Amino acid sequence: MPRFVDVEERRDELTAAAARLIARAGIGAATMRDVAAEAGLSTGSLTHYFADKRELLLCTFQASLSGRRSLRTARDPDPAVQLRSTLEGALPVDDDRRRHWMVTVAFCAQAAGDDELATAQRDAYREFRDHVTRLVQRCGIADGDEAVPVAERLITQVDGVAIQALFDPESWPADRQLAVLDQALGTIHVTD
Amino acid sequence: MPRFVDVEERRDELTAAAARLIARAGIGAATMRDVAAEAGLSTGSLTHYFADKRELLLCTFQASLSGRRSLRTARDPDPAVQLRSTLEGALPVDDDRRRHWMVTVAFCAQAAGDDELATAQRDAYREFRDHVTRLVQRCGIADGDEAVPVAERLITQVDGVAIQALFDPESWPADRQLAVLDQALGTIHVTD
DNA sequence: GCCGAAGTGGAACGTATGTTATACAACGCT
DNA sequence: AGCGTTGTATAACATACGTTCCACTTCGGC
Repeated sequence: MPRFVDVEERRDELTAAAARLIARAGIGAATMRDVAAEAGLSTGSLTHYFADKRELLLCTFQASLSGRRSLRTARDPDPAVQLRSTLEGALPVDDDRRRHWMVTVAFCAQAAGDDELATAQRDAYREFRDHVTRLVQRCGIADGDEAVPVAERLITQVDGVAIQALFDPESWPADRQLAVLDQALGTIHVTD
Repeated sequence: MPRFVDVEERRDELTAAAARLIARAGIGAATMRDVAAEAGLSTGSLTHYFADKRELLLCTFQASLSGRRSLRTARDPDPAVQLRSTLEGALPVDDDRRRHWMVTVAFCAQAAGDDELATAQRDAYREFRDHVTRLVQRCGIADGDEAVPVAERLITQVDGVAIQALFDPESWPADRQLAVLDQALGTIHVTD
């Protein structure tokens, strides 16, 4: 085994380059050549780490996902704080989270008619829903299966804001997005 | 003036073909040749009606939008019925509305880094928000500027459900989508 | 010290795409 | 009837893309 290169790190660099390109100029700008150049490498290296473009796109999406999941490692033991922070992570309130949403939208557009990609997208959503559901339960907002619709209501509210904020950032500054989130969390506590 | 052909009708046929293709196989499948073939024409005809692919895409999006708007022509004078029907129109509960959402997602992915497309997308959202706001006011749910956040809460809820339903239709049959809508309308009446 | 695998760059290839050009058919007008 | 305009089809064009290939470098192991 020659030439010690951290394979995972390289793959992360490449998927990060792809994510930047997608967020900046759309899915159409994420060509193999441009992604490689954005990462400061050549297409030869890119194909060395990803079999083809589909795999690059899938990995870019999943890397963006796991990047968001890693922010969940809340030091705060209070499940209410964790819940809010998890939902806040799904709002495009800064460049990082904005980039993640752009990647998600691009991925959704590509997932149409592609079963494997559509499944990956669906599973990511289900995992997120389950996570929020667990936090809702731990908060004592709702128990057992009753927590599912509560979690879904929170998620749909957050996703809806995110979609609008993505393409109308002037109408949706960060504090307004967070206000909706807090309002949603507030009505949950009141209603239940 | 020779050869009587309804230009608008032809353009509608072509944008409809593009929409079908996008919904069925993704934005990548909507090539000039395939769109023309789907409409039963040739690329020569297609370029005769649209200057380039960008214009085709923009018109496809706007045709999909106006198709949804035309459903608003509610015979029912009750603003509450109109409100519910308008919001229901934004849920992918059947093939038509599903196709519209697919076109919207594809358009969003393309609008990244393209100011004109992003503006079109943003304006469409603002128009929808204004329309829902007017209905909320007419329903007597909220007056003046207070109606705006109410309308936004309804729209974000509906959009969030739509996004999830698009890629997880098994978890989101039509009646479940409508249940969330009715629940959202219900809490609005209660809360305000 | 040399061999082979891992990594990298860069060019080459085949192809699919958007676009343009051209030839022909259909029809109104004088 | 002949002309000009509109609509349509087909082909050609240039290009940009994903992919493949090959030469070169850099190391660890025998």
